[in-house]
Amino acid sequence: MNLQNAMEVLRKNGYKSTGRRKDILTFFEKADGYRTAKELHQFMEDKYEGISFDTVYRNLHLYDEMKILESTELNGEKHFRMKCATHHHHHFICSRCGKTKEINICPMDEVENKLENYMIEDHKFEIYGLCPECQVA
Amino acid sequence: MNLQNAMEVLRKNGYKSTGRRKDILTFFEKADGYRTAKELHQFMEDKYEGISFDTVYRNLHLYDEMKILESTELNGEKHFRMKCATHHHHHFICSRCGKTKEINICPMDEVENKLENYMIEDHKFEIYGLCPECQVA
DNA sequence: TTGTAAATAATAATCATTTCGATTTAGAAA
DNA sequence: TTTCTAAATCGAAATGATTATTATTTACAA
Repeated sequence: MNLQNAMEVLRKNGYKSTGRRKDILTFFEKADGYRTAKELHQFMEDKYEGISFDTVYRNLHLYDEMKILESTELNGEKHFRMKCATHHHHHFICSRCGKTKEINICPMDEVENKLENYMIEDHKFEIYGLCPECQVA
Repeated sequence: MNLQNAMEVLRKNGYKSTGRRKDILTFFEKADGYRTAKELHQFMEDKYEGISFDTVYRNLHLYDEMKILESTELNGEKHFRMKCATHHHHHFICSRCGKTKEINICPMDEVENKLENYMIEDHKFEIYGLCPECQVA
């Protein structure tokens, strides 16, 4: 997902294009990994002094619903990153810097036939630890 | 894990045995699935009127560290359950009632050799949805 | 039985997140 | 271009889970 596509998705769903919306996406395009609402808010403060939490959280949730962003819980705080545009996969997530590495194994194929009568709505497979850079730092 | 073993673990690590500690474990022994701090607090209120949040949270964390309980994040709230005593496995978790079903597939074996130079500290594989009972309810 | 470190109570504080009425703005329609 | 209106944002306070603090109580070793 990139800024162009994302704004297109918004437009098609009747949402307006604002400077704040674009800049939030710019932040995540550059971010390379999972980021918190607080980090985004700080970034936005540079350009939009006094930007409200309402705006930050409202748009984060909007993007999450629209599948423009994906989110996970890290240390009791929600983290967001640009949604991977490619095929379904999972991530190693560095618990220090939030950067991710794609993991192309999904255990769900094997699992599904073990869960007859269960309604599967979602699944999460994440690996946590330190990326090579953060081990030396 | 059961009450007996758990109190033994505590004792060996120099923690004291109190009525509250035992009753917290009793709650989770009966619980059959993931429960929140709030649910535990309400249960404890019956016997210990005015029990403090401090006591509830302190012991939940203690049990989590001691691997007497295991925890996960559900709907932005931490949930706890008695640690499975058996071999390593994962869970289907009902997002309505918190009950779990054991899943004996772990993708980590295949994954590890794809993450050379990464320090793996933890992983999570969870499946969410509705259990058979909650689909009709 | 006593001494003491651990455990608990009774708040208050913190932190992320949510909410809401008032105001501003993007973009469609005139 | 101008006007209109729903959507977006602001400003600020509320909420809800969790953590911290100080005084008091208690388990249990000596």
